[in-house]
Amino acid sequence: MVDSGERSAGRGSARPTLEAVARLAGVGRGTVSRVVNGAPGVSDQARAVVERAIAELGYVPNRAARTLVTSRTDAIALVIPETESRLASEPFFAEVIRGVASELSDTEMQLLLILVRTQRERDRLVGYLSGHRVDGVLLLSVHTEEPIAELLERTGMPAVLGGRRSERETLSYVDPDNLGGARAAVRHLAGSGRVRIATITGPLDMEGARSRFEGYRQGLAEAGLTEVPELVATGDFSEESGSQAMARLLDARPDLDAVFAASDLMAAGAMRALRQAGRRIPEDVAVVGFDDSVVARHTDPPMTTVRQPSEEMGRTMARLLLERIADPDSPRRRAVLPTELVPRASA
Amino acid sequence: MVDSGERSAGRGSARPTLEAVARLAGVGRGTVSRVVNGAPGVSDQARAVVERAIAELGYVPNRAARTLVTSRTDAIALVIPETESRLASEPFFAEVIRGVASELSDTEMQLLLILVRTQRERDRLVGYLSGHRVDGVLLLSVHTEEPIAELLERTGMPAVLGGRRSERETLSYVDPDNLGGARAAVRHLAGSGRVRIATITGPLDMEGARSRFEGYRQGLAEAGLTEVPELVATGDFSEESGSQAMARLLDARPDLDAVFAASDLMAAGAMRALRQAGRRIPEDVAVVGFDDSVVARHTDPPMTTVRQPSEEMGRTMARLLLERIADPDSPRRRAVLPTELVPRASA
DNA sequence: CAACACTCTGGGAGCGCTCCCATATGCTCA
DNA sequence: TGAGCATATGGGAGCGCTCCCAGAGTGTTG
Repeated sequence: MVDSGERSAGRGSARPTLEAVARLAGVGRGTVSRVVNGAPGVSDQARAVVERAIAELGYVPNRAARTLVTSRTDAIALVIPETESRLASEPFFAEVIRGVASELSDTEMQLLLILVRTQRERDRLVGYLSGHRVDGVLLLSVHTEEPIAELLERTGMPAVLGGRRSERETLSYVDPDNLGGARAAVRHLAGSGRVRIATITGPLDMEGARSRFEGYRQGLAEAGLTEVPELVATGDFSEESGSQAMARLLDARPDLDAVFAASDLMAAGAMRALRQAGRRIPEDVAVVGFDDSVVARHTDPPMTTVRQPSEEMGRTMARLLLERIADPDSPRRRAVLPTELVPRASA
Repeated sequence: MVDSGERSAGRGSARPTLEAVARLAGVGRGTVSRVVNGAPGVSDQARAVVERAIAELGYVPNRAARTLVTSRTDAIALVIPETESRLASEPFFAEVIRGVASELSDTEMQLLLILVRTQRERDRLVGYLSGHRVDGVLLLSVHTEEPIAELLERTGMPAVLGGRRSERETLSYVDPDNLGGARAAVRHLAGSGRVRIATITGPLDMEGARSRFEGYRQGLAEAGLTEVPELVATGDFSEESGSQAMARLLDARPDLDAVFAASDLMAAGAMRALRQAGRRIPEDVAVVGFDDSVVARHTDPPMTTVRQPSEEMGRTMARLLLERIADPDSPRRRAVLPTELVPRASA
């Protein structure tokens, strides 16, 4: 970086402005602005001069000044309401974050991360979003009654959900094929001769959990097995809830021979409960989880599970959002990404 | 939100400005600005009138305009150079993020998340930071030769590292007590009668890995055990590297009776290699990991490990950074947070 | 050669805010 | 009573940029 003497006087290390570039290049501000923004209508000659001046001064546009006049912020928010503090235990979130970040990485867009835990933080967020401080919002882990989603819907601000609130979600969303994945899991269990297949569902106020449950039922139906109420227990995606649910299931139907849990963590809990009850896995009871998180590889035995493309979800969410920001009138989009059974030793 | 008719004409749903608030309240812009920023020198009466007007109009300050004049951005960046794509497998990162976010949550500061994977992204980041687009930087997972850290040092921009580049780190940092934790691990092993204690170190271009190794050596010395070169192998924190290192160690010293791995993931890999070699854990070989990540709870047997206070690290990092931003002349700070041995079944 | 249509270019206006200075107001004290 | 001071207030200037329009320059056509 050349010391050009062209610095604005006084303030010392002040950053060069558009104006300074224009002066050095001997052109007007308009031309420099056009070059910086890649706008048409600039002669090659002028462009070259300006580019040289920019390089010489090490000019970087002032984003605040630009935002002030365009009222675009070039930032999007990734909102994670993690009431259940799943951020840490579920690599899912980290993978989605990575996907979003990588999709944004050759964009001017900044990624703002907003974790919402308490009601107070939720209130603050509402003020924040109505303050137009971002161009769009990605919202993860949505429950059926998610006030933030409702706000987004009301304000019409560009937004994409990770997951959906119900089958007839009105906002754009990206969702893994929960139903298909669960069906595949059950099919796998039935295919290996299991006939009393239980399930541990997630919290049923989340559409993801409901879809997995529905997939379980369809899978049973396909296999010609009938659904038995005592073979269904509900957890909250946590390991502990999985092991409690498993205990209840064993109590109700000691003769069950397989269980499909709607998350790896619950499946891990279930495996612990099974072992405590003296069942061998998979000989006595086969277990399938959902997520393909790290724990699935480290349980004993390694867990058969359903992989969801988390990073791809993040990427797709970001892409849809950028699309929507670029053209706010573009229609809402829905994307359902395929899931895949990962056979390991537990089933 | 009351429809006040006070809207600026034409544009429709334009947001109210400071000016509009001032008009409605019948005061000058200066007074409104003082109220909004909690500055002194406003009469209670004026304050009340202004506050009412703000509420009535639903006024939210325009951050870009403020940034333009103050040249504070009210944003900090959390930079995660994750060349080894550890983000997903190491809950550590997620926990730190959460700590940072929670410390920031009752601040006006925004958290920008920047993941750096490729060299290109690194270059972009440098431009980004020199563009003064954030008030400060948190940098995670630093290697000894980290160009970003060097840039931060050169520019004098407020920054706090998570970890440190060397023992005599010149930037502010927050570090877990790696040395103490490793020592405790070895002490634990020696205390249960192990005498041929091996270690699997992390990549030695990271101070964290070096400190853990040093702790191992001190632990041995304390226990009156001598260090044996064949009992030391190096990994890269990954599971695979742990299992390879373990294989090498077994090869060199089949009679080893304990191993301390510098990460849980490597410890998990080591356990797999040990089992493949027909060793029982902990009867034949005791294993201690480091991190207390989720995998530690799911290995077979559950892993004894050293807990590092990740979330607390994030919180502390954020706190130090805010301090530094508020007073750029405040001295560099160093914080070393305690680690703690978590005894489980593997040792 | 005039009339017109382009393409480029410069720079005024203004985005919404903070900073700061001039001024007004209300006291206290000699 | 008036000087002197602290406190409160209004509003001009200006942050760095984009938008937009007027005008210069260059062809093209009848």
